[in-house]
Amino acid sequence: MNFDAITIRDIARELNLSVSTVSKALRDSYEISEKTKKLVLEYARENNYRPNPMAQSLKKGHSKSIGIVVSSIDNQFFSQVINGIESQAYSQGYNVIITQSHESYDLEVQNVNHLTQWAIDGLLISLSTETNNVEHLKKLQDQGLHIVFFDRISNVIDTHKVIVDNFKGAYDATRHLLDSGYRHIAHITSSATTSVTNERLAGYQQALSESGLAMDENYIKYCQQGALNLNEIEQAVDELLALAIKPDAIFTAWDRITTSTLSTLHKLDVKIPEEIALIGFTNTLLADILNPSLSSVHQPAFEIGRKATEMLLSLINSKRPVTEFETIILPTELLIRNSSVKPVL
Amino acid sequence: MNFDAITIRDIARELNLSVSTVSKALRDSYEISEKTKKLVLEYARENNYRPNPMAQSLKKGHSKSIGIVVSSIDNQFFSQVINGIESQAYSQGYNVIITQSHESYDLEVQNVNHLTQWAIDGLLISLSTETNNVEHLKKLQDQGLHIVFFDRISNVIDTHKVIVDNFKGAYDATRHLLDSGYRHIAHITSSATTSVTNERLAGYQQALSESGLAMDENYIKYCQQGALNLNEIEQAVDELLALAIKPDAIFTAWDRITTSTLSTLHKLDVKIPEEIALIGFTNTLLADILNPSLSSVHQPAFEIGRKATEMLLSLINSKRPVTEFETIILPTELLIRNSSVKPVL
DNA sequence: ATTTTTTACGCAAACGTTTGAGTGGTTTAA
DNA sequence: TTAAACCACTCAAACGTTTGCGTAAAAAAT
Repeated sequence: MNFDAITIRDIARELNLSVSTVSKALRDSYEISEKTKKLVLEYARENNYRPNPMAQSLKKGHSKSIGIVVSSIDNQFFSQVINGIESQAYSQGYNVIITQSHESYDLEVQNVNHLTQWAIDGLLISLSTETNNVEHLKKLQDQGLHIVFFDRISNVIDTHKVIVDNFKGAYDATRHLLDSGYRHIAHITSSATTSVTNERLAGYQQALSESGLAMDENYIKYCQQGALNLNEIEQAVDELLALAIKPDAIFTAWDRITTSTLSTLHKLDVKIPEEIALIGFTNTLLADILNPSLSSVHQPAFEIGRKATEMLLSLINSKRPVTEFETIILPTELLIRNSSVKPVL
Repeated sequence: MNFDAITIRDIARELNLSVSTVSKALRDSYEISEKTKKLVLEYARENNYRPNPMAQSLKKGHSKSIGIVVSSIDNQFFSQVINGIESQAYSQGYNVIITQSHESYDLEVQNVNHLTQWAIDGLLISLSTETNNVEHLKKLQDQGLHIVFFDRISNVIDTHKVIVDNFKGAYDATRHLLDSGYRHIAHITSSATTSVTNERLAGYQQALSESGLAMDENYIKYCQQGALNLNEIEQAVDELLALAIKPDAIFTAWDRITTSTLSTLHKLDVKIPEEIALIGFTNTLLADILNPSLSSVHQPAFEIGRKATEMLLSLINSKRPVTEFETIILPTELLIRNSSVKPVL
């Protein structure tokens, strides 16, 4: 309930005005005299009147709030993105509703439905790994919902998108490993249905082939559940270690996969980087103090969130239907630490 | 906007019934015949009618949603708590709205106000470090808002609370350091206005005095902004290292302070645990793979969230006003890793 | 002095629900 | 056979706003 019980009706009664006069005074309508406006405003302030957002949304059909769907807030990348979203949204008077899909398609659908019912004015979403069908979003977009994708985007939906240069990020990381003398570079990534996975895979592949190395499918592990399931990562690492020619380096494509791989290597007592080097996408603030310090491809997460929100709000506030959409590609940053530097012999 | 445009009115028109009949049929009222109910339900399902939550909330005065205020979701402890909250809330048909105070009193007040305007049925809150006045919450409670505190609680508000045994957690950690032979144990904590700080401080102190050691205020550093400000931690560590008798161990009281301290010690090239041992409260999943692996006091974060939500929902669903409140104290877990084991000479 | 315009406000419908009170028609009891 | 009971449904007000339209009174124009 709204506990600050005073309504526009109370004000009207108290001031001997009609409800509509009060409403219009509050909204600074030209129909109302300055004197009355002053009177109403003052009374409202003194009794700290707050308009009921439910009633307003119901009436106006929009809510000044935007919905967010991410796989998990328990992930530095996404929580940083969310901070970027919040900063931009709040500055324009919008509030945000955060939901988690936990990498589940069903939960994603459920969250999106829930959000639209709560009359969000726009949606910011990074798809779950499980999602390979975006009909639920397409339908909503057709009905007029503004959507902006970030991170894990869909190619079949035409709208604004904010991503990083996944190809280059992956290329740089792989290049770095190659330049450091590693030759058997494995790749642990997530579901092949995800945009991010493919772009990073391509960057990895390009770096390899530029060095005249063929890509070996045995060296690539797809962990469908990605962040969720540690067992999956453990199995992937086990399989890699069981290969005839063990990899001498691993490039991991996702935040959670990177740290989980490090964990797993620890458990197996694999020396890093002596036995196996490691570099991966991650935004963890702890990269410097991991053992060993973790080389990483870092994404400008806050900026992603900020930018995506800026674009979403521009869609929402646009007078005329927008048909020209833009995909913003932000640069990643290669942060070389100890986990990928070949030990001096 | 609600994009699934069909309303109860549409159903009524289509089925030649009155709006109220449809509404009652949907809510399975005894006033409606089975035949009509079936008819309505079927039509509603086929055209996937979803009630407009705004309208429902407006009418019923409650929203089936609960608000959360934490300092930052970018903190494993809180994101784990939130997962616990979600699991319990969803299972009972409630949804959650997450907000961050970023350790700011003003933001906390703003978030709480915002949430209540959105007709939340209850509030789950962990106070910001800056907060030393809970009038804003007291007032809301008096007006009928159900509040459950967790983690950082207020003693002046009488309601359900869920915390861990902070005293024992701190005591255990300090005891462990003492048992390991450390004698000059420093303590880095947050604002002294916070419940958690004082309880942990007391545990630390108790362990020291049981070992016949006096507490030395020089060894205790209060970082007002706690998690927020890395500089503050760096300064605290600098000051500790500048003491005539340098500490040989540090016990850190908060999640973010713990990892920040480790970071700082790294930067200063302090060997852990050789020069200084470290143990602290933290729920990071990366404790095992930090350098060195980080001894920690671990909190059952998921369970805290689950339990707090359970209590909040019981308040919300209680027929009669509740006057007997309970404080649940969950145990912490001491996880000893390498950062606190005295190296064998 | 009359008409026109402007000003400042009120009325009432609408947003999508819920719910108590009312109402014909059928069944049951006397 | 009539009154009482019940059934299945409709009416209309309400939740707190917003907004197009209507309208007295005052001001301006003729």
